Amino acid sequence: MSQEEVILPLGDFADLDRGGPIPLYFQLAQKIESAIKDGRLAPGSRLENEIALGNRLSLSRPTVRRAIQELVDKGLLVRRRGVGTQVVHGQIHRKVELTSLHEDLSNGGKAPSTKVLEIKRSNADQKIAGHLNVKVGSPVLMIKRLRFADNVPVAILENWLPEDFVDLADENLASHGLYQLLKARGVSIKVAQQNIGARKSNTAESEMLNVEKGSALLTMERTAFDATGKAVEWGHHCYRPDLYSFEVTLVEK
Amino acid sequence: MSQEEVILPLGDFADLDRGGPIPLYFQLAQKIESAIKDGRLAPGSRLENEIALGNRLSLSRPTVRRAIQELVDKGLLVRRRGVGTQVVHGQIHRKVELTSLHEDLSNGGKAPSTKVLEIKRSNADQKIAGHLNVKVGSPVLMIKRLRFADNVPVAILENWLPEDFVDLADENLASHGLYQLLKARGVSIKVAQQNIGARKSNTAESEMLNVEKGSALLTMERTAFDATGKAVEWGHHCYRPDLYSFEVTLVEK
DNA sequence: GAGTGGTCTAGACCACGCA
DNA sequence: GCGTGGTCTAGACCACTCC
Repeated sequence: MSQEEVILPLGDFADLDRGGPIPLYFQLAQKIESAIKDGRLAPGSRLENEIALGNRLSLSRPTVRRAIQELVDKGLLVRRRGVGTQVVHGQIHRKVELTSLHEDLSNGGKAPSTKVLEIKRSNADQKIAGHLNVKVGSPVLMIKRLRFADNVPVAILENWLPEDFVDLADENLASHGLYQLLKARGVSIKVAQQNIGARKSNTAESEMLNVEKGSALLTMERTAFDATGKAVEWGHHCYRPDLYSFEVTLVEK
Repeated sequence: MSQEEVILPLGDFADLDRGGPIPLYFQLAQKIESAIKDGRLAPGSRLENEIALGNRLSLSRPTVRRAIQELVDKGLLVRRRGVGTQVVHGQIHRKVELTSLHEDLSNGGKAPSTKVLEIKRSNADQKIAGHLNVKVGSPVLMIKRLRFADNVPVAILENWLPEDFVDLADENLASHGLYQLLKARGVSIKVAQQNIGARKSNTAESEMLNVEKGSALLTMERTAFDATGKAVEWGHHCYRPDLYSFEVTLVEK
């Protein structure tokens, strides 16, 4: 048996909420995803084809396709023309998302907390102005924070925000993530460009992160853009690599 | 003028190759992308709406939507219901792709070369078997390479491949990337899960990478899957952080 | 040749943001 | 109220893979 056996996702895909606010393709994608995660769809098994699945659920083919495409984009499924759709082998990691460190830690079962080290209103120098796409000299807010997970220092976060946010209240920063605060002001991050690297820690960093001087740090630089495409945040962070790493899932298009 | 001006992508979008093998949505996406990159579509400017664009090019709306969605996924455009589609501010980095280090260096204008340090056929221990999703004791191939860019050592690469590839010829590895060799055998990587971290270098690594002992290294662990969802490669790499870093673009869905 | 996913059309209705 | 993107339908033809 060189061919993987064909397993059909049976039964309970029929209960779709057609009137509700949740898109049908999304509901279907969730159902298939949970079937994969709890083993009802085994790694390597083939899915029912798009048309049959659509007929069975009374969905049009584009809707079924879109549901499947979501999972292909997440790296859970693989499709081949003329062959079919299969579940990817190997245990599935959590998907890549645009999250802040604050959320990452919460989701990981750690209790995040934050100490605001510095918060300063100033004017953009050339570097900051370039990253935020604002004029040199325009007002910006600099925030420097130390992030803890279960009371252990994990990361030093330095962020700059443009003019619109220079009045961000520092007391909120201690209890909420930066992205949470921005969201509360109606700003949601849509796109972020990150660059991940490494370097040695200096004296100050070593003390703050409670590591030896000269130990390796994981670093990240990021520019984040809102729904209008404007840069709303630029920052560089450094992390204790024994406590934090970046997970990425890549999908060939 | 609080509102960004509306700029329409003019003229030269009309020359679509309808009979050819390149999908229409892809051709349109490329045209829009190049218009963004060379400045004909300014950052922050609004695109023509989907329907008008479709009419003008004699394309159906789903086709136009798909072209735009490609660019949204790449982080070049941002869409808002009820408002429109806008170009993201800020200079555009290259998109994230599933590439090997070999290609990365080539694309970056560096000349990649490789020294094969070790190549060994053995049997999977528990760790390797787990990563590759094969039985403990099944044949695997271990490859250890040193990768140079312009004759400067950049990375140490250690990879394990399952049974099907234990006969990979080592002479090819010196001149080609691993993914190139796999592709030549009809295996294309579709999904990869990576974990990026940092740590200090040990003595052997320091000598090979020509850095001080105990300096910071950027590390990456990866499992790669082919079109059938099978794991075809697991490896851990370490990079000189002054010569290499990871770029990632994240898009909120 | 049969079966699969890949692309494309031409409509429809809805939800949201804004004036 | 109007214009936008978001979702959905019901078809069609094609390209590729496998037998």
